[in-house]
Amino acid sequence: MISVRNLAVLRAIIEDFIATNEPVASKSVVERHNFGVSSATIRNDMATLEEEGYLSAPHTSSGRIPTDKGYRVFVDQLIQAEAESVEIRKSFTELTRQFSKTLDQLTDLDERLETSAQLLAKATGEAAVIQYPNMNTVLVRSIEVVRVANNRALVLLITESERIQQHLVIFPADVSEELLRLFRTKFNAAASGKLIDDLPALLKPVLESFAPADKGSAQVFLEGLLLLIGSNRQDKIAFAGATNLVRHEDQFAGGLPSLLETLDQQKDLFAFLSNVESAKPKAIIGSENSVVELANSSLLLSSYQNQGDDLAKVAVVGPTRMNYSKNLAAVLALAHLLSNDSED
Amino acid sequence: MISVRNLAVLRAIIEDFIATNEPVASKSVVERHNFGVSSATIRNDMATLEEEGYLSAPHTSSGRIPTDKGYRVFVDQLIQAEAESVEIRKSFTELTRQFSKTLDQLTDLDERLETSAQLLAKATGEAAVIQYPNMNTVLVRSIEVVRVANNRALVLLITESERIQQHLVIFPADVSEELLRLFRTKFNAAASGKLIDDLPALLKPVLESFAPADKGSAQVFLEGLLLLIGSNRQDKIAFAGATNLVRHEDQFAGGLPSLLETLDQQKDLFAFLSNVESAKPKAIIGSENSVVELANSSLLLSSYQNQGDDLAKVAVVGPTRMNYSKNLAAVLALAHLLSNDSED
DNA sequence: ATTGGCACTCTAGGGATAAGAGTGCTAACT
DNA sequence: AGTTAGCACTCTTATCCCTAGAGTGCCAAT
Repeated sequence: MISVRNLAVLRAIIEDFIATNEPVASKSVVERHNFGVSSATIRNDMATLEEEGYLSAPHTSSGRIPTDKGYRVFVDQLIQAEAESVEIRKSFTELTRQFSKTLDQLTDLDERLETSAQLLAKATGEAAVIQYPNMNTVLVRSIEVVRVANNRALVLLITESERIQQHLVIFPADVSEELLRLFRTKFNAAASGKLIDDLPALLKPVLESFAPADKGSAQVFLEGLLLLIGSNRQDKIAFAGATNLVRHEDQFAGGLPSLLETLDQQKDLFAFLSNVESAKPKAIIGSENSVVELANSSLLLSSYQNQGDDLAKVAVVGPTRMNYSKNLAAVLALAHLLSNDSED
Repeated sequence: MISVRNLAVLRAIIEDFIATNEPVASKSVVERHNFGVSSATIRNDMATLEEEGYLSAPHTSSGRIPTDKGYRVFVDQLIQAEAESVEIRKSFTELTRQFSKTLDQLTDLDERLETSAQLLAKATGEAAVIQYPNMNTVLVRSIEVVRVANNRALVLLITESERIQQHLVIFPADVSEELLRLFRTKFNAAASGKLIDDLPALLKPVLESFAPADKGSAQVFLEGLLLLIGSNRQDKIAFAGATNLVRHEDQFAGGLPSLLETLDQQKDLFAFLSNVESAKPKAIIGSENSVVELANSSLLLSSYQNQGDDLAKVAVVGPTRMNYSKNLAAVLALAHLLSNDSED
């Protein structure tokens, strides 16, 4: 059976392994930690932990390295004790301060999330993924038009969560200010206060109300709007820090190139994040991962929720041997900031 | 002296070296190319080329690899003969077709350049850098405002080159539709038709014309505008494909991590691109490069010019041993597309 | 339950050696 | 003059062997 000290030893070994990236020997455990027992005792503990599958030895006479199962209990402890850990709390507040200094100035969603990913990647030294919120359940505040040239206009879609999207439409013919105003009022009447999700069905009939001469332009206008709506439904992620993974190259058994390729194919990654339910922070460690290329990597993720938007995920991707406690603090700090849209 | 066949041999060796990444032996030259002479003759040529500094041998009894000087004459030939090379022309038209399929749909500048960088990185298998055009010499068409909430509005700056930038401003107090309209007309009167560069000086006086109660909001509005203007002057680049460099990791003697860090520091890179004058395509090979970290890399670059905008650069970054002919075609194709703003 | 002691195992590193690839040079040939 | 066959010479790379050292596992003692 697993004793209390057993777990403490496991923890010590994992910490040392994360720090040194070398198999941990019984002797070095006694040296670096104060268990008050001899190396022989630690050896016994290590044997037990290996039997139970928490550790493994690269070869008969070598130190031990954690298995995925070993990381599992380590990380579970970490996440559970997160609120009480002085170390994590301190790191959390420090990072929150640091992140917000940059993020508070950014109002545009794309810019905000892109920068967030970069900050997270920088803070953790790993790669960072941030899922865009899904706006299906958000209400439309208004549709606006800005004339840019005789045959061009910017179409804006503004939601109640104050997200602003725009798209430049190019009309088949020149369009008067009056006509643009007409577009605006008619489409606004149909869309304002409605669910983003319901917009396509609501907007199409509006087309019929235009004079034949204007129908072509109205059609183009509508297409621009639908494109904006579509790009909300389309799953999108912000990604940064791929180059950080180069530093841990040797950790990725499957080969770094294939891992990077996988990460480039955002879709899979996104699908994966979506499947993780629960708003709580969570870790997915090595082989727990369903994607083969990620078998030597861990994901550390949490959720954020901006106003009416759906839950979305913030994640760090790195080698199984990553600094979970530091990275957990960073993920939590960022998720916290993205949840409080504290710009006013 | 350097004979015609000498140069042909140099060319053959460079091509083989690019293809295989192994020092090229005299025997393999005879095998792969039809010089109609024996390997001993090739050996003589190789000795001459080495004396002249175009080739070097990793060790006494090994094949030859090109020096930077060797690449230089090779690439110069390539660039000079570019217009006549069937191979390059074919690749050029194919890539143009392929790029434009994606790019034609994109109207937003950021999106366009970001996507361009990705396309270029993908086509070449290297990293891609695209410099944003500098808009100092461009005329302002108009300033627009869109009300988003009682105390928020989107400020838009539209130039004659049809670039649209926007920024969300948050007013210290609620602002009426009328006031926003007033902002628009007053600032427009001052800015419309003027040089971007002159805007700060022209706009500041406008502030004085507002009633004291509105001055605070007008100030915020102006700050938003100045921010947009500033972000034009600020040098910016689009970058993509850093992960591609992982594939050639061994080529970068200084270590890939330091190279990637250098590339992350966009500023330096930009300064470098700016210093390269001339609109013609150009290569900067290995040690010709002033930045130490790029000593084992080559840049292949060309310029594009969108309407009134200043000249800006498109570049590929890769190991000295890159496929210059393929990459030249890609750079030219992209520069061509970015120059013809052919969306209508 | 813990510990000192010791045999045992496996790795990492350092010659030593052999095979192979490739050149440089000379002498002959056209 | 330029080209070529031939051969000695050089340098790399792989393989094998060996040893030192790190670390464990287990036993007998506490």
